[in-house]
Order: sequence, then structure tokens, then C-alpha cells
Amino acid sequence: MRTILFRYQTTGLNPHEVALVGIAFSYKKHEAYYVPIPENKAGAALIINDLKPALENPKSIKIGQNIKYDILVMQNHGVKVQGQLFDTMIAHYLLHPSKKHKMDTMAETELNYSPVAIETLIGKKGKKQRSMKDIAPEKVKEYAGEDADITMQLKHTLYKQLKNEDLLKLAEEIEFPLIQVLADMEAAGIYMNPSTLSSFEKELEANIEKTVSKIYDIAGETFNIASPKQLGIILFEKLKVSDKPKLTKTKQYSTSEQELSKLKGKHEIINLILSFRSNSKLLSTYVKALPLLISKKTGRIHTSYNQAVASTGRLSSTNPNLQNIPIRTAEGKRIRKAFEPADQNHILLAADYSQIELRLIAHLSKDQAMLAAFNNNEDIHTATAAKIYEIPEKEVSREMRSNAKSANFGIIYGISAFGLSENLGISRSEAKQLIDGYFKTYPAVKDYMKANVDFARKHTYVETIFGRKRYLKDINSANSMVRSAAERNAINAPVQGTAADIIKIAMIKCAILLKENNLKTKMLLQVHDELVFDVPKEELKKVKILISEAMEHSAQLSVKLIVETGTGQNWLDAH
DNA sequence: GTATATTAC
DNA sequence: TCCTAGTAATATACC
Repeated sequence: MRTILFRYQTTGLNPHEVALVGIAFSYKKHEAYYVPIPENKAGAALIINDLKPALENPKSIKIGQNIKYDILVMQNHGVKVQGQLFDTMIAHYLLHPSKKHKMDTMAETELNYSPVAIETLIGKKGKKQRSMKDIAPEKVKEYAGEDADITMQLKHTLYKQLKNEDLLKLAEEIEFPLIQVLADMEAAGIYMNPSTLSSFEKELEANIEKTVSKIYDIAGETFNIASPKQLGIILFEKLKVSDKPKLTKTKQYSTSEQELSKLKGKHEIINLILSFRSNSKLLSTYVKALPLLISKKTGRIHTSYNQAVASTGRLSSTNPNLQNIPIRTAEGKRIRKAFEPADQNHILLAADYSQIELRLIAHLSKDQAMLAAFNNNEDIHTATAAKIYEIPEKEVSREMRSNAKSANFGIIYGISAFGLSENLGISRSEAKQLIDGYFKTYPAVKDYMKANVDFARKHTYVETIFGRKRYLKDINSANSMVRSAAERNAINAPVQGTAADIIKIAMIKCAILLKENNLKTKMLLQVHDELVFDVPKEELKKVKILISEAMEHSAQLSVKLIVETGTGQNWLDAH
């Protein structure tokens, strides 16, 4: 049996808060049914109760567009959707990772059909837009039925295409099973202690106020420091802090952190501007914004993972983005400290892959020197420096290690002498020498990079170990800049993408293991190479081993995968 | 909506 | 000499 479920929201797009207006079903193409759900709780519960067995039947396949949303909405109505999933949005993402995956456009490109827009029903976006619950069910029926039918039709064509492109395994074994794992993570949420941030908020505000008045004093006038345009004029025309200011592509003065850092010693105002910038960023993006996203219902923060945006296969996180919580600076660390376990009986466990992308380069290139460095458990950056500079590891200076580290990262990004020189603040010829030394050290890495670019030129795509593709239409472009960018993508995508595949496999394995062992531990966050768990203290010993082994054995490579774990009463201390 | 800047991996 | 290091999200200014 095939089931398609559909949903309507009243209070917006947040699946944790919306009320269900109705569900549309389709079992086969060109046929659909609509079940309106009454507003009153008792009436709704009666109907949902009737639908529950079908949705919880583990033997039927559930098809939908962005099913994670439906699963979360149903979960809030007491229905635990089970069974195999097929998501048309994700299927299309696997086929065309760099395109958009909205249902209306897919209907046009895949089915040559233009569906009725939701706006014809509820009006255009804005204050006047009506809620779905205010539309007569007879009208909703037509819209919802069409929607369900289109999803069913899309499923059929996308399934065939996945099969033809050898993407079915990736879809059925990784992406579709991951949907439920992500839904559970989002539903769990993470606890954030608002009092940790409220004291920090006052400190930051006082600090910013002081900095602002100092900047006005030095500038001799008041202006909007947050406006790059106004700031540029003050810095480069009035105060003349640089002889040849760098311009942005729109010919404005560049006031980027990178450019201002170069001018640090030139003028006392620079450090004040940098301090203003970093404090304002912390205040507006994190300290003020995060507490507003604490759910009134659960008291926790529920991020949303997007499984269909990043062209390489990575996840992304929104509302809020919990994948870019600060960690590098002392001030930033205070934000990470606010994320805590559920209660005194729990502890946060963070497990992250050590150097997964470089390890993948070692595996993919089969470079003997790099493989040996990893398999001997050496510090890869120190080992790289020793080889490049032809000295024993003991004699590697901090600067040499730092150069080697930048070169290692550069390789992952598709290195260029210009990019490396900008990153390290050295000349382009010095960067060139460093790169030459690097390729002499790891010759197979150079061959691997070239092989990837050649493959891309021939096939106009590159792929990960697990067959995830990324199309590179510009790989043969006549424009050298456009072409070079595609070449860097050809090098980066298989590496970043394989790392994404591996952690997704690990997440599915972890979820299964936690369930099989009847553990109460919950997976909360994924940050590209890291997983964060909320662990009852009595489970810690067992869970730590279970998780790290599952992660380390998610792929069989010619290089060992190493997972480092940490625990703590907050996310910072768990590192 | 686009540009600029900053945060993370 | 031009111009370029990979992947994201969010906040603010400015049109």
C-alpha cells in the first residue's frame, strides 16, 4: 500500500506550532482524497485517530514533498509516522543538487503541468494573506487534491530517474532513512540557559556603547558605524588610514575584517571598529536572537535541518542556524556555554571526526606519504610541515606548522597560489613555493586533483564514494575565472560530499543503535563533522563507545577514521 | 532584493 | 594585469 500525506498550516511554517487543517491522500496517479480536520480538539482527535493506523503502518511507503515537515506536524498530533519514506524534494535534490526543489517548478519541469498556486487560495504574502483554516473546505479540497496527485506523479518519474542515474541506493539507504532521524533531532531540541546570555547581553551593550563613543571622538563626528559605506568614507577619506584602500566589486571601500586586520597598527580606530563589529555580531545574531527561539511549549531550541540546499550533500541549519555557533574567541565561547543538557541527570556528549576531509583525500588519492602519516597517528599538519621543509618533526616551528595547515586546507578547497597567499598573508611567489613543496611531498594528491578535473571535463559531473553527484556545467567554460571556480568545485565536492555521506550514515546507525539498546540518549545536533547527544549519566559509558564505534565504522577506507569525544555540562565543555 | 560583513565546518 | 581558496545562514544597510 502506498500512502501520501499532506498538510496545512495556519500559523506559518513552523511545524512545531501549526494546527492541522486537513490531510490529502493519494494512492495512485490522477486520484486523490481530502480529509478536513475540524478546529476543535475533540473533533480533530476523532478523525486523526481514524487515520492513525494507516500512517503508523510500518509496511506502507509514505510519499511526500518535504516529508520531515509532515512527520513533525503529525507527531504533534500524536501520530508517529512509520514505514519507508520517499521524498520528492530530496529525490530531485539528488538528481539536481544545485537547483531548486519547489513542487510548483518541479511540476512544470518534470510533468509539464502548472499547478494552481497557493496564492490563488489564500492571497499574496503580506498582512492580507489569509490562513488556510479560513478557506472553505470545498475549495481547499481542489487545491490539496491536486497537490497530492502531483506529488504522486512526481514520485513515479523521479523514482525512474533515480534508478537510471544510479542514485536509488543513496536515496533509499541514506537520504530517506535520514529524514526520520532529523525529525527526531528537531523535535528533541536543545536546552539553552537564557540567564547565561542575559548577563552577557548587558556586558556587550555597555561595551558597544563605550566603543561607539570612542570611535565618534576619534572620527570627530557621529555616523553609522554599521554602514560599510559610511565607515569606508570615514576611514579612507577623512582619516586616510591606508594609502591604497582595497575596493569591493562595486567600487566601495572594503572594510572587511581581513582588510582592517592588515591596518591594525596604522590607526587606533581600527581595533575599536573590529571590537564594535565582533560585539555587534554576537549581540544581534546570537545573544538577542537565540532566546527568542526558545519554544514556549518545550523550553528548548528546535533548529530546522535542510536536507536539500547544499550542493555537496551537506546539511544546513536554520531558525536558528546551530551550525555556526561561535567557538574561536573567548567572547564567542560564552554563547556556546549557554547550551546545556536537559537537566542535572544528563550530560552533553560531543563526538567529532578528526580531520575527516584530509583523511578522505589520503584515501581517494592513495598517497602513500599521507596515508602513512595518518596511519602512524601523526599530527597531520606537523607531519606535512616536516616533509615540505625537509626537517625532523621536532624542528617544525609554529609558523611552519601553520603554513602547512593552510596548505592542507587549501588542498580541500582546490588550492590556488592567490588564495593561499591571501590566507597566510604571504606573497604569491612564496605561496607558489609552498604549493610546489606540498605536491612534491604528496605527489599522488596532485595526480588525484588532476584526475578529478579531467573526469569532470569528460562527464560534466563529479561524484562521491557513495555516488552522490554534483554537476559542473562551467567546467569547460571559455571564461577562465568561471572555469577555475568549477575546477575547484571538482576537487572539493567529492571530498566534502563524501564526508557528508559518511556522517549521514553514522547518524542513521547511531539512531538504530540507540533504539535497539533501549537507550534514552537523544541525538540533538549535527555540525558537519560533529554529533551532539543528550545522555542520561548512567548511560554515558555505554553510549560513548557505541557512538564512537558506529561513527568510526561508517565507511571502510584505506585510512582509519578517528572520532574524538568529549562530555560536559555545556556544549563548550563537551569539546 | 542585493551588497557587505561575520559566524561555523 | 585582471582575478580566484570550498560549503552554508543571518543581520544590517541601502536601493
